[in-house]
Amino acid sequence: MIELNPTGRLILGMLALGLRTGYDIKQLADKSTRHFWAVSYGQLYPELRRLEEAGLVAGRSEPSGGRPRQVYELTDAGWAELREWLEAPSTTSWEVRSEVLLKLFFSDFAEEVATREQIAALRRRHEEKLATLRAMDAGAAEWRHRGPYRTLRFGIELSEWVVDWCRREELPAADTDSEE
Amino acid sequence: MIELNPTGRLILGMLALGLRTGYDIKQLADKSTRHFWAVSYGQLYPELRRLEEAGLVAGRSEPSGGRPRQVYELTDAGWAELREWLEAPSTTSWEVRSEVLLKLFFSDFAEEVATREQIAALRRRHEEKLATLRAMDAGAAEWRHRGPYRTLRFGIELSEWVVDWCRREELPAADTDSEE
DNA sequence: CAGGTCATGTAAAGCGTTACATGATTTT
DNA sequence: AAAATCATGTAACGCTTTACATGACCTG
Repeated sequence: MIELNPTGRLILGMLALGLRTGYDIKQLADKSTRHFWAVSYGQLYPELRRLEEAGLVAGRSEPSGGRPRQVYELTDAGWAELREWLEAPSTTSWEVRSEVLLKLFFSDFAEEVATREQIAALRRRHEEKLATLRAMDAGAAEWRHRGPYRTLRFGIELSEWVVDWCRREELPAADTDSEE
Repeated sequence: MIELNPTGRLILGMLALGLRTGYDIKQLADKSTRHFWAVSYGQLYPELRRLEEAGLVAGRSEPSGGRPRQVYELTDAGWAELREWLEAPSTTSWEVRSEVLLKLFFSDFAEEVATREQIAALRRRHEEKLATLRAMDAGAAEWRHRGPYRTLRFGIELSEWVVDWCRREELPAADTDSEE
């Protein structure tokens, strides 16, 4: 029994979805889980070997032409481990990290225009993200798995919310004398 | 000119808000910025000294009784650095990290009940968070600074959105034959 | 006088990104 | 023939958390 780290669990899940190589996992992760869980090669390849040592995945060499390639699949122990993780209560909540919010927190010390521009830039980035996600949504009808679709919908709806919030904040501050 | 890291900038901002010791900064950060930018002592104290070496903050010993204490304040260079950062365009976007979403992504391989429970737990954690944030909101009328209030509102509204999303996802999946 | 708060700090480990390096195959 | 893609990997660095350590002061 080894202690699995988050990236290790992501790998198990990806293999369950039918992906076979480190490269494949990275490709899909960059399109999908990146929005709530990123991976890099520097983590991926060493972790695949750790998982193999632990007997959770089995790899074999399957070169495509003269190009070396390692394909992996879950072992029974790997499936069990994945399921156990998926069904265990999550201890860690949901974490947001945002430099823009930090700047907003300290915005009393900046020009108002500059702060408004920070928020506008955040909105624009989320509008771009929304466009990407919606493009994926259009092709999602034929997806075999429901999980990825649910997180995609989450991403879309959250981004919409963020864009709305930015729009509201970009308005000049309304006088608050009708309040209270 | 040293390269500032995020924690260093958080410290500059906190000193601008009038906080004086590492301990004070940690206390406030744990109540406020924690939701989008956390700090730990392991980063805080070494970074305060780095900032002092760089001439951005000035510290002096001011023991309270026999208890040693270092109080810091921003230098002119520190104020300039803070302002420059606040007004520079943010490169990094906003990042969400969520183990629950990762589990949802792979939820095709778990019992439906287990997944529903993950979401319910996420909702409960956010309901608790909401209660805390709303308690702060109640006392916010007398706050001197507007920035912290804006991020507090952000936190409240986002948490409300997350709770709503969880509620919707907790409902049994509706038949989708009216769609398309 | 016990427990909590004020206050500062360090060492080690964990996690992750970045940058670099390599080379074959496929597409244009 | 060049550019893009497939494919694998490592080393160094940076950030953050965790765990530990210490001790004075204040409150009930």
